[in-house]
Amino acid sequence: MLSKKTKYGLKALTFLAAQKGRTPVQISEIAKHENISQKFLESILLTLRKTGLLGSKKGKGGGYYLIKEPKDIPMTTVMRVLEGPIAMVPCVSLNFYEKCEDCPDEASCSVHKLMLQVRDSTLEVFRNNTLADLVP
Amino acid sequence: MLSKKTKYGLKALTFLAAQKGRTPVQISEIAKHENISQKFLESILLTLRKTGLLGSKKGKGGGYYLIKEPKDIPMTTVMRVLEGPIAMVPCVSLNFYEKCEDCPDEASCSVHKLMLQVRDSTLEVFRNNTLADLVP
DNA sequence: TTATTACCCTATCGATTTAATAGAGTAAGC
DNA sequence: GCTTACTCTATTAAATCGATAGGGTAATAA
Repeated sequence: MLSKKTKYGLKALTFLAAQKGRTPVQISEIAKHENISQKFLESILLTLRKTGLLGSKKGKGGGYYLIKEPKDIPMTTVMRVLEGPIAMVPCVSLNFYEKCEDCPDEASCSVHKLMLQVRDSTLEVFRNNTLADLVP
Repeated sequence: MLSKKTKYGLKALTFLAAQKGRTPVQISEIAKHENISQKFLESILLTLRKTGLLGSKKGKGGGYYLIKEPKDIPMTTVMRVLEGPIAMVPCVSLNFYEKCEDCPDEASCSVHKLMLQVRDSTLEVFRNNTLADLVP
C-alpha cells in the first residue's frame, strides 16, 4: 500500500513540475490545490528539500521550487526518498538489503525467487519514468 | 512491504507443493520446517482452506494438503488471498477498486498514471508464475 | 530597523494494523 | 472412548500512520 506521504509528495512534485518558471510556490498554495493537509505537507516538503530534490526560499515571496529539471528526476529516486525500499522484502532490496533471520538459504527460498521478479519489474517502471512523465 | 502472513503462507504452500504425494501434512511439521510460529501458521492455513486452496483432514494422520495441482494455482490468486490488493492504490485496483476522495480527476492524476504502470507490471509477474514455479 | 511572511522543528495523539499468544472447543480416527 | 490435530475466539504488545498543535527562526520588503 502506497503511503499518503508518498502520494502527497508525488502530487506536490508534479504540481511544482507543472509550473511555468521555477519561482518559489508557497506551501499553502500547493496544499490547497492538491487537497492536502498543510501541516502534513510541510513535513513532506521538508524531507524532499533535505534530500536535494527541492530548494526553498524564506520570507515574503518565498516557497518551494524544483532544483533540477523534471526530466532529470527519475522515479526511482523519488520513490526511495518518500516510500523507502522499492522491494517488498528486504532480502531482495538493492539499496536496503537485509538478510531474513528465518530462511536458511536465499537461493532456494520461494518467496525470494518471486519477489526478485516483482522488484525487477517494478524497478523497470520507475526507471522508465521521470517527473516530467507525470505532468499531464 | 510484504506481510509475514503472506511470506509464511507462500512458504507453507511451496512446502506442500514439494511433497511427493498429496497426503495431509501436520501444521507442526510445516511450522518446524519453515521456522514459523505454529499458532500464527494455523490461522494462515485456515484462511487458505476457506478460500479453497487447501483441504484439511482432522484426527490422527490429519493435516493440510493441496487441493489442486501446483501448476494450476496462479500467484495472482495466492497473493490476493494472502496480501489483498495487488495495486498500491485502490484507484488502480482491479479487484478492490475504490475512488480517491481527494483527487477530482483520475485521468489527470500523476499518482494514478504511475501506479497503473506498476500494477500492470506486477500483475504480469504474478500471472506468469504458478505455485509450481516456486518449488526449488 | 522593523514588521511580516513563511519556513522549520518538536511533541503529541488516536486509530489502525500487524504479529503473536492463549485457551478452549470440536471432529475424526484407532 | 481416548488421543490427536484441526478450528475458533479473544487478547495483547508493538509499531506505524496520518494528522494536529504550537512555537521558533530566518529572510525579505518596506
